[in-house]
Amino acid sequence: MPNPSPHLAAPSPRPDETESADDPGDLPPGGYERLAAFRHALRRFLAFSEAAARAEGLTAQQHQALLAVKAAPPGESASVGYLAEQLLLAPNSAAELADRMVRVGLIERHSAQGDRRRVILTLTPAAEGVLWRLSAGHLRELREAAPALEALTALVRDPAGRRPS
Amino acid sequence: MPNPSPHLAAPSPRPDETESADDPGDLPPGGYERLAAFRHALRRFLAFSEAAARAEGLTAQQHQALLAVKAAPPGESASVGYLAEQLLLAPNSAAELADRMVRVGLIERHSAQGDRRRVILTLTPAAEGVLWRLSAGHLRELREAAPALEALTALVRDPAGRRPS
DNA sequence: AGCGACTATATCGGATACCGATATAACTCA
DNA sequence: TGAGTTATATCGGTATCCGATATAGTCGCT
Repeated sequence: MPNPSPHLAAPSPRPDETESADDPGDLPPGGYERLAAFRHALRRFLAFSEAAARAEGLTAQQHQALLAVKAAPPGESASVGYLAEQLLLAPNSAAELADRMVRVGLIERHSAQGDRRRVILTLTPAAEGVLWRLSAGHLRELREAAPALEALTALVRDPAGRRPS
Repeated sequence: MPNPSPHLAAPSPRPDETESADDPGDLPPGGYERLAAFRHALRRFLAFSEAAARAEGLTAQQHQALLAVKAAPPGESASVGYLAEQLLLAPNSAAELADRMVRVGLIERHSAQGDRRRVILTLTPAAEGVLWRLSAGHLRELREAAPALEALTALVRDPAGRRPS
């Protein structure tokens, strides 16, 4: 939100416009705490990932990009547009990201045969090694952290679960 | 302040089945694809969350901050430092975040009685309403998306699961 | 073939939010 | 009381995002 003046709803309780009333009462018990715990776990995982990437000299986005390019389905080779889709970025942002990654030697651009507008991205050998190490580390970490994450997703989904005390 | 250096370098080359070498080859089959799918699902959830926050006139971080402050355990009232811990931010970044949120009327600062260095953050009535709506929407979304997330975490954790093709 | 509409990527300017370094205020304890 | 510590705030710099716009290449229609 670029404008520093959000349309904050008045504290006056608006009877439901949509299906959700402004009535603070029918959130499941501990709903806030569960959501907060879930988001905290997510942030912890993302912080682990970011730290691991930085330890290899990459940003988090560069790591994600390598992974997306590497895991592109065989039918669809990884173009800039594909990268944008996978990373949920605007196409121009994906182009900039690709640019920075080419600059540090992580990927190469190849114009696609058959459609020279498209630019196919491939990992350099260095990137292959980095991505392999990061992936191994992430699988290791997830093998440890996944149970907690699963428990939290289950807890956050279940409206009748016990309080997290 | 991301996590202190994780055990990134291979800790102990076990001749057993735990991989740890820099040798590309012993990632479980489909490892890259599973990690990519997992991260993509994560990004989709985060994108949902960001869109929901923006629809209420907040940034994603502001939403997270409201949630963290609201869900602070009763014993420990939400200070700027607490916010930094929960959001995994540097303390100065948390102070800046709090600043922006005060500026748009989402939170209020109160210096703690007993220790006037600490600044306790509380939600404004407007923020309570916004957070309630966002939380209801997130619980709704998670009730739908959680199974997929759980399946992906399980898949990413299990070294013997079948390929996702 | 020619031309306009469309698609894929790139460039530019501006904005946001982070961090490190540093400053200020308040507390602790000898 | 004064040194050292803790909690928050300020400042400057930077990274990366987006919107608008520019440039190429492709498709389709007559």
